[in-house]
Amino acid sequence: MAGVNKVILLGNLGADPEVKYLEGDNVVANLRLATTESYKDRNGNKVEQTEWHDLELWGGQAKVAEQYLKKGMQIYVEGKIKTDSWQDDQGQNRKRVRIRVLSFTMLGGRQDSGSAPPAMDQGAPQAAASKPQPASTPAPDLSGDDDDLPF
Amino acid sequence: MAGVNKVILLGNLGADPEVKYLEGDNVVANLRLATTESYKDRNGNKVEQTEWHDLELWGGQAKVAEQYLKKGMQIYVEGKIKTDSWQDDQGQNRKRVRIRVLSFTMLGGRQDSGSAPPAMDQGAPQAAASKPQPASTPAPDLSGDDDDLPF
Amino acid sequence: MAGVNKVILLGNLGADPEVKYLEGDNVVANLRLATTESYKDRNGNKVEQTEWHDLELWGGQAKVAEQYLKKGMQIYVEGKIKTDSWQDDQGQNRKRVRIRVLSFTMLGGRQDSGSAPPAMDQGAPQAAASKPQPASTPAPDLSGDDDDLPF
Amino acid sequence: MAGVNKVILLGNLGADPEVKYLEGDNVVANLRLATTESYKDRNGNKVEQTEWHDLELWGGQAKVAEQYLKKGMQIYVEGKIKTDSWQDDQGQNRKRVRIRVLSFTMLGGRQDSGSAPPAMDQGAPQAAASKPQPASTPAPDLSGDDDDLPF
DNA sequence: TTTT
DNA sequence: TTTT
Repeated sequence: MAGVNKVILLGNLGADPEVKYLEGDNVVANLRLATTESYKDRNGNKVEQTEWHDLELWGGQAKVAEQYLKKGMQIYVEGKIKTDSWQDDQGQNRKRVRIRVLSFTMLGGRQDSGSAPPAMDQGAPQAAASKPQPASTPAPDLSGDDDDLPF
Repeated sequence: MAGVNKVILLGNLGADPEVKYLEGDNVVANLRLATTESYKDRNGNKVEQTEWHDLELWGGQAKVAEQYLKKGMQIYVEGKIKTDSWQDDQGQNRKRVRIRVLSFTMLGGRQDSGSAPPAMDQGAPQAAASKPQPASTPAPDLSGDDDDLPF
Repeated sequence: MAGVNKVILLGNLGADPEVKYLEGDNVVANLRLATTESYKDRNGNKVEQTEWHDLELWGGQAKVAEQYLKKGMQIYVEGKIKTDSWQDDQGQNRKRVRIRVLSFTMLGGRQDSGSAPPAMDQGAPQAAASKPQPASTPAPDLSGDDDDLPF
Repeated sequence: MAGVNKVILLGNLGADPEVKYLEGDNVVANLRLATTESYKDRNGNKVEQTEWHDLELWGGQAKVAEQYLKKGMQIYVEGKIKTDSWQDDQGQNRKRVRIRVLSFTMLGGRQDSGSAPPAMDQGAPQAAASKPQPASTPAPDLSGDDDDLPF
């Protein structure tokens, strides 16, 4: 009943988005996001530790990602953990964990640009999942087909 | 631009919800929520500290709150900080901070009940703001008028 | 640089904690946590979806978990995503995702009890990772060995 | 008991930090942070809404803020809501809400620079409250006096 | 004004 | 008072 499954990430993209257009007008984008933390070990040496996350975006969000996100960019992400399970060739149970992105925001102003798309000023920097909540994570002009999400 | 303003609270209600039905079929519920933390001070004495939060819910959520939430209950809340500003009688600038609730969940199973409403088992315990995101914070059978929110 | 990797979960334990005492006075507890969301599909039928999470707690937290957490209990958890990678027998790259718990709180008052430990009233319900931040996630009387965490 | 009071903000600083050195070697920094959301109203017009937050940082964090944060910078913040209450001259109850910052991160790479301090690459961009949790929100070389916080 |  |  009534659980909470929430992930908040802030990091840098390890590659450009991989976007697939599926049957039924669906779109999915996959991203690799690195979150790095650094701390001092007991000897006072600085240690960096990077965690890589597999992100999955659907519908209109996937399209925004395809259009604006690039390798190296810093983004803020909210989503939830999703585990896919299957059996591999040897009949072994396998699973794979992904972050299903519910909203994301590009950070840092002009860290990439060059050809800063005017469309970005019209809402693209912040994208929210289907049926945007008017007052919280408003989405741009996206008429995503998110209702068709196969989750 | 593209900011994040997110609040996560888990605590107990200090009173029953106060609900107002407004013109235009709008409903608002106000809640008082206590979040308590306890720690040991430098003398090893346990100290409890309670913070009181003013919560505000609109539309279908307000109705769910009115129906199910009671003084003493423990709830989990997601929302955002909202500040109202005005001038008082002396022309002084005043402001008041509220948490605009975007979703909440009742916790702890049967901590109140007595007449545990069957509806509760059918989705009421978790309520989300207007236009529920299908895969994240699904709302019950609420046809809220959240589009009319005057925020 | 300077990333964020944060997980917030609220759900029920699928089993009692599995606790291992390691060399060097270290303790680790593993938990299975279910977060369930329910929504209506496009036909209006209610669908429930449960995600299972592997939680990992270390040191004093593991001990608190061992002592107080039981199958079925509802808990709130904050932590971060951690991926372990290794090669399996066939030389295949494998990985496994866990949630490294940084703090947790037991919910719901007396939903289990039976032999409600008096100690629970003295701080155990809320446990934080090593070196508790005095004002935020205060831990009980735990002198955990968290400094020895092999992360 | 055992509550959660958590705030996550991502926005831009409206001014340079205001830092005060107090007796007993304490330091406090106050920041004004703007979080902006934009959405389309029912007529399809884009609306921007900015919320201003009063942030409060103590000890080593305040010093990091003083040294590195500047008006206009984009930062990510975690903290908690704190309300101060008092009586004003007319004997009226007044209160003021602040965000007590527990950790923050500077965003966006080189949005200020000019004299990008080398120290920034050595840990300053991410600062955590007293007694840093080794694996989660590691702090720089700060030996803050956070134990003396009057919270 | 809640809860433990 | 920030940012886009």
